[in-house]
Amino acid sequence: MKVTDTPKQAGKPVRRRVYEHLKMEILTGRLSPEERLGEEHLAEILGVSRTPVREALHKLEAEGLIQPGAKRGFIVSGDSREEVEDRFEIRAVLEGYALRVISARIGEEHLARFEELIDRAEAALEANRMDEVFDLNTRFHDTLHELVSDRERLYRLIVDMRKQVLRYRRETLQSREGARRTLNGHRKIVLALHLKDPDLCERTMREHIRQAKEDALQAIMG
Amino acid sequence: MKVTDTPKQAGKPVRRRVYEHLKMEILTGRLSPEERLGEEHLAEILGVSRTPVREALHKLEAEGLIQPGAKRGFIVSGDSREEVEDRFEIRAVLEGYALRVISARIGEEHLARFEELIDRAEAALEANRMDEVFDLNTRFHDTLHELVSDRERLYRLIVDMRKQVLRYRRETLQSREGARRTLNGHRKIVLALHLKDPDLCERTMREHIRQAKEDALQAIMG
DNA sequence: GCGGCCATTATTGGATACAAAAACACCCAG
DNA sequence: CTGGGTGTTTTTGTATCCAATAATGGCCGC
Repeated sequence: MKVTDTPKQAGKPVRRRVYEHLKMEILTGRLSPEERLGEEHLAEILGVSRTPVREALHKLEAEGLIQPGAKRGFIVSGDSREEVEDRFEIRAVLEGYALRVISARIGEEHLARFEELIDRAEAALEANRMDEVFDLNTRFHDTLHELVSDRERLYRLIVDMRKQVLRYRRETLQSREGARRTLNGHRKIVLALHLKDPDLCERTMREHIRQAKEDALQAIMG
Repeated sequence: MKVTDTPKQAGKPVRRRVYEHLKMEILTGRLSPEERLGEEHLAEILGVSRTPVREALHKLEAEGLIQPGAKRGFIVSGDSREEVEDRFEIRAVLEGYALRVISARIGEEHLARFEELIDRAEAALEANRMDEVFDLNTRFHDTLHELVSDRERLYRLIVDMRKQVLRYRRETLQSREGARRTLNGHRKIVLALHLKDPDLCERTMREHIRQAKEDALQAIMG
């Protein structure tokens, strides 16, 4: 289980490998909010010393993925309904604003690119290749947000928040209806961009992400 | 210069003291974006070992207050016009949304409290006690945001962003016109809350913070 | 048998030591 | 004088060690 086992990670600083490893474990849900994350324990499992583990844990804490536990050590931040809602709402607000900004600077060539992504996702949906749908949808948002990568802090916040809800999205999009709704949302977004109406853009994106929130809540809870 | 010199800080973990110390130095501008922040160097100055210094630096990096420098070590993140604008814009968006949320849950007793804070600030302004004005304005926002402290992530983001622009605010509010505008903004906010109009609340807060942005830009640049 | 208190133990925080990597400076060849 | 390469120095990364502190469990008095 040594974190150095995967060859592609060789060379990178240990702390980073530990960090990425833990992050993945958390985001994919392999590490549940119940487990206590002890430095020594983790260090042993991963075959490294406590130092890089500590730094990784602190970084994860700063990102809000883990919290100081009731006793000692850390625990994975919960997914209470409130937590999940909070994260999606923040996404809605930030990405809504981002789309407003984007609407002011986007050109036809980009719009065409977005439409292509949606078309391909739609095709994949017809063919029932859900993984591809998921992938294309992710790329849709990624490409969109690239357009505000010069607004460093805004960009980082958005990327961060999206990662934090990743684990909830995957399940949602497995369902055809969920995927359908998502694609419709994307169509509306592109339309709003076409119209270059900032207010409409912001509203549309908010609605889109709120829809995603509802789907996610459905999937997780009952 | 040992960080332990200030008696009030005794007892707290060293890493935290180092962190807060550095943060203060940065936010107040005593640490300029030119200086290289070397671990050993800082450790020596503060009279502690490198370990807590590193952790503090990593945390500051996560918050975006410092960045990896061109050579080694860190440097304080710059305040280019774009950086400053970016931060204020994010504040505007987040706090605008927060006010929307607040408008749905606030009661008369709170509103009265806010009006009192504004009245006192206005009095202080007449008496030319600018420090007090600054203080009361800060408390206005603090008290406001307390109302969404249950929305953990949102709350943390807001508090963080506000701290990051603190250094720009102080100067602004020294000018009577700036303080005047700020107070007017606060009045409008309370009014919007009274009306319990979510859209208006969000818009008003955005405008308020954008005004603050303009003032700050004036103060810093030419 | 129950609750509070102290001893014990597990776990984290901080300092130090050592290894690796990056920046630097110097020298030599062209 | 310039560019490349190598040895030196500085700085960062990781491991280990010791100290402080919080959790645990047992003991005693009630």
